[in-house]
Amino acid sequence: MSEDSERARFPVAVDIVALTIRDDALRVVVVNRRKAPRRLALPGGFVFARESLEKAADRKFAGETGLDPLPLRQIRVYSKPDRDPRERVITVSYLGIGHDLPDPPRGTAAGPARWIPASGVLDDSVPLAFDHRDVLRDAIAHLRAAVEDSTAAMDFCAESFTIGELRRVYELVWDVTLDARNFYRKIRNVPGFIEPTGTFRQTSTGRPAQEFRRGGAVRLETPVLRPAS
Amino acid sequence: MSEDSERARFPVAVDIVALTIRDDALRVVVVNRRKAPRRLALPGGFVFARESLEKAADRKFAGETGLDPLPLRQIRVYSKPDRDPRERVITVSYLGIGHDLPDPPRGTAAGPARWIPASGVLDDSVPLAFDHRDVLRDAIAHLRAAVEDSTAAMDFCAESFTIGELRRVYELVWDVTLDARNFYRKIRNVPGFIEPTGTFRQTSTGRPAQEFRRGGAVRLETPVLRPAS
DNA sequence: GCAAAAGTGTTTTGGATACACCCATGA
DNA sequence: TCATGGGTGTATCCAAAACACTTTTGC
Repeated sequence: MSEDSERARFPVAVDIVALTIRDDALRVVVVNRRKAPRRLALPGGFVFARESLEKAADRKFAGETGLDPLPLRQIRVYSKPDRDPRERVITVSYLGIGHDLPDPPRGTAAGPARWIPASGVLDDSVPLAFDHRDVLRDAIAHLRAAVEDSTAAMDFCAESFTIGELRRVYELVWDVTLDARNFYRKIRNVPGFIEPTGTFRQTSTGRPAQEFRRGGAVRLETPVLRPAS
Repeated sequence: MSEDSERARFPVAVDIVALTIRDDALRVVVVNRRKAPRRLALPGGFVFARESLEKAADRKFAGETGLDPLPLRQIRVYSKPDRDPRERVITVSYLGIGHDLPDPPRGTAAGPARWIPASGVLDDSVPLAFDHRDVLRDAIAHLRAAVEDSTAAMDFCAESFTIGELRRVYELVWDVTLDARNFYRKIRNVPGFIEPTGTFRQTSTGRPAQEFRRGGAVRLETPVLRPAS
């Protein structure tokens, strides 16, 4: 039997889990599908013949949300033959993280995109199309592990941020409360994680906070450990 | 523009990184390709129209190595348009782990399969076809992280094993040496990781070792931490 | 007896935790 | 003055690391 004899070709799609923190909540961008199933869905769509999956993800994210491009990282593949009832589709999910991203402009291809709390999707109070709830769940599980030993949490922050802001990121991603004082020291002692800008900023009330920017590290020598509980 | 207008279809393939420990080395199974490029390669091949990727991976692994089926877990997607010079292929990699797997039988479809040390591939002294060195590297990176907080290391062990054998798995996967005495206590204190069978076994010289089997845990509450160094 | 692996006991150390306390600001 | 978040000091706890030591086997 030739290597090619039973080879099949499949439509390949990308789904984008774009996360941000707005109004003190972890939010995901969703679009209103105008075709059946007429539900909220993650942005995504089919890959063109001559583009990479990353390109397709960038294109779909821009086209369906109207937002500026976001660095995307691959999460996993969904390939169950019946996951899209209309036709077999193989989908690769991508995760993007941004700092306090703005409301998507109206009038884009898939209808207005919106930032909705991730918690509402995870607890099923806001149903999404297809298996997009699972896709979001897997992406967030990936994120929860990633912030332990990478600088991913800072992707939620502005270029310049305070340690209190960074702490809030960890609290929202892990859904825990952290001791502010111990977090402060812990973070400052992770080699290469953050470096002070030398400036200070008034966050709300209280003493002005020192501002920091990303350090050189990408991988954290000393992981930031999520509480056991 | 319709959603379907530029939709393309792609050949989708699976590559299998099957690992075992033999002769005190971490080894990966490779096959001799009989078509160009005539190199050693990971087992793998194209997905059929009506089978899942997992099924395709099982089929290819069995067909090309002649070995018994192995539980496979998905690692990642390789989709660079030029990664196969002949044609664009989207490949999903799978990782399988087995205990001291036997030499593959001869005369299978892709020529004899062999277990070769993973180190030789990683340091480029044994070149593989396509980007299979990267695929192996990524799978091993995944494994190194996985053994920290999952029971994946025990997949390299027989149903019944000694703590010394399990320690050797960690040493080979991480390429470190561990203190046997501290490892012993550490492992015995991870809740649900292992449980004693009540039997003893003579491993080589020295005092007979207690035998253990898998405990109920899948996820380790207390991770087994890789040394910093 | 000797080497080698299994298993136990004990000390030290470094990081996580808990929390008292001071600092600097807005209201 | 008070509330609030920023930041420091410090005692406690616990697990990892280091290592001395005993046990049980093969040679």
